[in-house]
Order: sequence, then structure tokens, then C-alpha cells
Amino acid sequence: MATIYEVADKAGVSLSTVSRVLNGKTTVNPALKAKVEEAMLALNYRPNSIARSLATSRSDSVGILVSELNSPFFGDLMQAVELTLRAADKHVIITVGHNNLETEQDAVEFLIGRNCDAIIMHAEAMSDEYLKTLNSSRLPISLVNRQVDGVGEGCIVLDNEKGGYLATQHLISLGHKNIGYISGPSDKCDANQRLAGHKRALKEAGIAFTPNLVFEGSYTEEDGKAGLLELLSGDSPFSALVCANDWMASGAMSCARDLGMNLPQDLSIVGFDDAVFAHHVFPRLTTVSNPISDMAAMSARHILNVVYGYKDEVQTLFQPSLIIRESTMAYEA
Amino acid sequence: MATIYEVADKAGVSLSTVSRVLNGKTTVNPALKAKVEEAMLALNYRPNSIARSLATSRSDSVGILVSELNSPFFGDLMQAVELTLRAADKHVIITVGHNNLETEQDAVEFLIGRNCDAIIMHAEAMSDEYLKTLNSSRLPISLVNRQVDGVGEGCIVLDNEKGGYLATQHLISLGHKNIGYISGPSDKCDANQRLAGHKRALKEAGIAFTPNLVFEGSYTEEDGKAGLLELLSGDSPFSALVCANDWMASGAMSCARDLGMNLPQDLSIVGFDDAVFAHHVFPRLTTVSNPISDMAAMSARHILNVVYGYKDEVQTLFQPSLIIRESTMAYEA
DNA sequence: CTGTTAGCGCTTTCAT
DNA sequence: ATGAAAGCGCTAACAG
Repeated sequence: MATIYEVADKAGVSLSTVSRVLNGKTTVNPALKAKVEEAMLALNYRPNSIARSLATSRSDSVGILVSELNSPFFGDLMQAVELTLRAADKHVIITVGHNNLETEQDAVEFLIGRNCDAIIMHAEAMSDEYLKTLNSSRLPISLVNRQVDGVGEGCIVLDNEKGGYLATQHLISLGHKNIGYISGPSDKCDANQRLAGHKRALKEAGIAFTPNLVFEGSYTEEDGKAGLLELLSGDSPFSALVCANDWMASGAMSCARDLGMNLPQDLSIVGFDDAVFAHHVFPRLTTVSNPISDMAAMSARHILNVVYGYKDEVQTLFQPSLIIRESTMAYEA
Repeated sequence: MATIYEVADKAGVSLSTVSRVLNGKTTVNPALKAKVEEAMLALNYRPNSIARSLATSRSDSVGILVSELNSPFFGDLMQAVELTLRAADKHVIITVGHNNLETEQDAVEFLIGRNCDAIIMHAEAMSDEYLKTLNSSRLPISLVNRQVDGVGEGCIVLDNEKGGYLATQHLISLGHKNIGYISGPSDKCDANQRLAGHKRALKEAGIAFTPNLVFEGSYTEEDGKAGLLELLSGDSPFSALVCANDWMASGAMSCARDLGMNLPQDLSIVGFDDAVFAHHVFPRLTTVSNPISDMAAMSARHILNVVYGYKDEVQTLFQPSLIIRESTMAYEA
């Protein structure tokens, strides 16, 4: 790989001149500039971004931290961030936290070591403290799906409470009165908010909340199944079920079918997230949309503002909306 | 961030000593070593991998090039590579090619500029030439799902022909004689191989190949629909359909249902890849497994061998297998 | 075994 | 507008 020296040599100028045409910040004599460009072409010169990064302690790339690489949710998140940043000529460095504290911290240190200009993350295990400290160091962060005081506009969140409300309210409007709820893990803030929304809808409709009718899962397909089984074995009957995400809804659906139930006649089910497969399941799943792509893009935009001097509006709170498909129907006595 | 100088200072040694304990290649006086480690701890020292990379032109990280970030297929690929490499303490830098020549080349140059020690890629647009050149430069590459002479063991491929054969053969064994085929784009090698397998199964069973019964799509859900419609409008009836991937199968299935067909009674369908959603569709999809995770992991292992001195066996050809679910059934006259 | 000294390829004052 | 020179944080000969 040709270096800037060789280019300077070939063009008969100093390396600072080459550097200048490279960065285009200051003006360079057109004639020299042409020579330099010619030399770069001839030598097939590619600037070494490592060297540049060492010299500037910038890198024109932002880190992303996701929990998993192979989930539709994180797929959408990564895709949106990458697209937004690519449009601004920034690169993206993806790391994985595997939902584990140590791995998440490793990932962040990797990114710091790589001179990332900022980090966009979906951190599940890290403490608020750590995140706050991180953000107040010279490395801006943006948190998707998590609210941490002290990170301010960097937090891009969904109104989960509203989503939970929407799901349950939909069922109530369909005439259901006994509604089961399969929740996410209670140490996840989004899970609690969704559940809170569920309770609010119940309360608003004058329906008493029945603790027996909620099962706490961990967002997996298996837990959807386990949850349904558990709820069914209890002594509180129900004609509808809301699941705090689509995976659990899918698990509950196939379990219900295995049990010989007819969907949605015997049980109305609503999910949450509108994952890609929501319209693949049968019956197609009524769910609450989670505009993760928009949120991720916004997160990227915030970073663009903060570190690269852009001046776009940023919206920090996103609204979910109900997507009615075929997995829910009116209550039949 | 503390530098190696400050550590050396604090520990009262030279920076080379610090460098030595850092890399652990040569022996260092235990007493000094302890001092250094203490100093590192006190200063919360983190080596700057950029600087190290500039000095060594190595980076302990390997690049990955995928076509998309948000597809189950590439999700599995990335996940497997990341896991394998993480276990060997290597990092991964992911880039996206968007199925576009220029973007793919950009991505590769980004990776080169970042001093990646190797690249694992699923390159769709790049020419064999380019790939070969790349590989013969000092940067080893590994190609998943693509065979390029000159890259040798770096090519990790699936026996696509076998897969196509399996799919069709399954249908034939079920008594079907008129079998539609929705193919992938004919400029994709895997698509052609799968089709070739289909033809072989037909021939072996003494069934004449009917060009009218094949539709060329581009692996999208929409094309599954378009394909079915096109085939249905033709004058060659068929009782079964093989789709060259699960997306198209899914599209064909929902289209068929929209048309009022009963599945699988009116039409048996088999897919290819065994994507996550294959068991979400209804009826659950009979398909051909594509062991992409294993292949990706193998690809990583090959890189580990070539650039980091590991000595594992590598297998370059993988076999697909038939996964029978509920979307296919015996032919009824 | 330890310290000194050059770089790695580029940016960035500082003069000119 | 251009060039010379210092330095980003680290590794790797080379002496000692």
C-alpha cells in the first residue's frame, strides 16, 4: 500500500501538501492539487485510516452495541443505524454484548480502543452509573430503548406503557374481560412499563387486575408456551392473552394449537414489537408496532448532531401503535 | 486515557518494559512486572489498539462482509463467526455490501484500511478476479457460499445441487409428477445449482422437465407470490411447488391462501434454507436445511488457521438435509 | 533482562 | 499557499 510519502514524492510536493488535498480543509494551488491527485491515482493510494485515527484521535466511525446479531429486532436496529450513518459517510463498528455485563463492557472498551467517535447502544446489563460516566467522558453515547438520567437527548425510547395499554385496550374493546398477560422479565424496565399499561387499560375499563393472570417470562418463544400452560392450569379463566413480545406470542400460539384450541375463536392473542415473522404466524398476529428502525435512525441522527456538527431535530420519545390482524376477535360468551 | 509512558513513569521502568509485560512474549523480572501491573491498575490503563495496530499492522480483528444486517440468514452467519472468533480472543468488524458492487468494494477497503487481519465474506457482486487478487495480496479471505478457484480452502460452500435434488425428490416420492419451481436469479450460482438438482431428480424419476413450470425470481417474498401467479396462469398444471428459498416459499404460501387454496391439500410446497420463520408459517414449512451457522463457524476456523496459527481441520463442503414438516403431503389425484 | 531509539502513516502547528 | 518538524501511542530491533 502506497503511503502519503510516496504520493508526495511522485507529485514532487511535500507530504503536507498531499495531506491538504486529502482533507480539503485549506486551499491548495490547483496545479499542485492536480499533480497530487494524479499521483494518488497512479499509485492507487488509499489513506490509512488507522494512522489518521492515531493522529487525530477521531475515526469517523461510530460503535454499535447490540445484544445479539441474529435477531430481527437488532437486525433492524443495526440496519437503520448503518444506513443513516453511511449516508453521512461515517462507518459503523458493531459489537455484541450477549446480554452479559462483562461482555458488554469488553465491547465498549474495544470500541473505545478503536477510537470510535461515539457509541450507540442497546445495553441491557450495564448499570446506569457506568453509562452516565461513559457519556460524561469525552465519548458521547446514545441509548436506544433505555432512559438514563444524565444522558439526556441521547436516550431514544418507546412509550412502552402506551403500547401495553393499546394491546389490552384493544382486547377490552372487543368485549374481552378476562385477559391473561405474559410479561417480560421484571428486571427489564420495558417489561414493567408494558405491564403497567396493561393495568391502566384494565383499570380504566373497571376490570379488576388479577395477579393470577400474569406470568413472567423472559421474552423467549419457550416462555410463551410455558406461560400459556401455567395460566391455563390456574383457576382464572381467560378469553384473551397479551404477550409482551411477539416471540412469546408465537410460542403461546403454537402451544395453543398443540392443545387443540382454535385461534382466534378460543383465544385472542396480541403480541408486541411487530417482528418480521408476525405476519408469518397463523393466524397473522395482531400486535403493537415497535418502530425500532425509526428509533435507531434517530439515535444515529443524534450522534451526527453531537459529534459531527449536524443540526437535525431529534425526537426522543416514540409512540407505538396497534396493528390489527387476525389473531384477535370479538369475545363470544 | 493513560498512555504507556505514564505507566512506565509511575512504575519507574522504561516503556519497553511496560510493552513487554503487556504482550507477554518475553520474560520480565517478576518484581518489575508486579510494579508495572500495579501502575496499570492505578492509572486504569487501557492499551490503545489503534496505536498498536499502526505499529504492527495487525489488529487481532477480522472483517466480515454481509449483504444485509437484518436478515435471519446473515444474522446466523454473523453470530456464528463472532462466537467462534471471540472464543479465540479476536474481534470482528462487520460491514455491509447491500448486494452492490461499489458498496462491497468500499466495505472491503474500509476493512483493509482498518488493518483487519483477514476478511470473511459473503460477496455477491464482486468478480472472481477481484476476489482472487484480494486473496493473493497479504490479506487472507474466506468466502462463504461461493467457490472461487484460487481461494482454495477459504471457500466454504453448500452442496446446493444436492439440496435442490432433495427437495424435488421428496415431492416425487410423495407421488407428485407435475412440480413447479420458483428459482433464484440465474446470475446467482447457488440458484443455478439448486435448479440443476431439481432437474436431476426429475430425470432420475423419468419425468420430463417442463420449462414452463419454472419461474425465475430474486429470492424475495414478493417474487414467491409473483411466481405462483405466473405459474398458475400458465397451461401446465402442477400439484407441488419447490421454491429456491424460504422467503419465496412464504410468499407463495400466503398468495395461495389468498387465492383460496388449501395447503397442503391443493398444493405441496417446499422451501430452502430453513430460515427461523419456516416453522412460523402455516402450515409449517417443509424445507431444505442450510447449515449456515456451521459453515460460518468453519470459515472463522479457517481464518484462525491461516492467520493466527491454529491447526484445526476445515471442512469446505457442507451437506443440506431435508426437513419434513407439514407443507407437503402425498399426491391425491 | 532492560533501556534506547526508530519508525508505523498521518495531521497539525509553526515558520516561510 | 507551502514546507519542515513534531507527535499521536505503541512495537521492535538493537545495544548493553
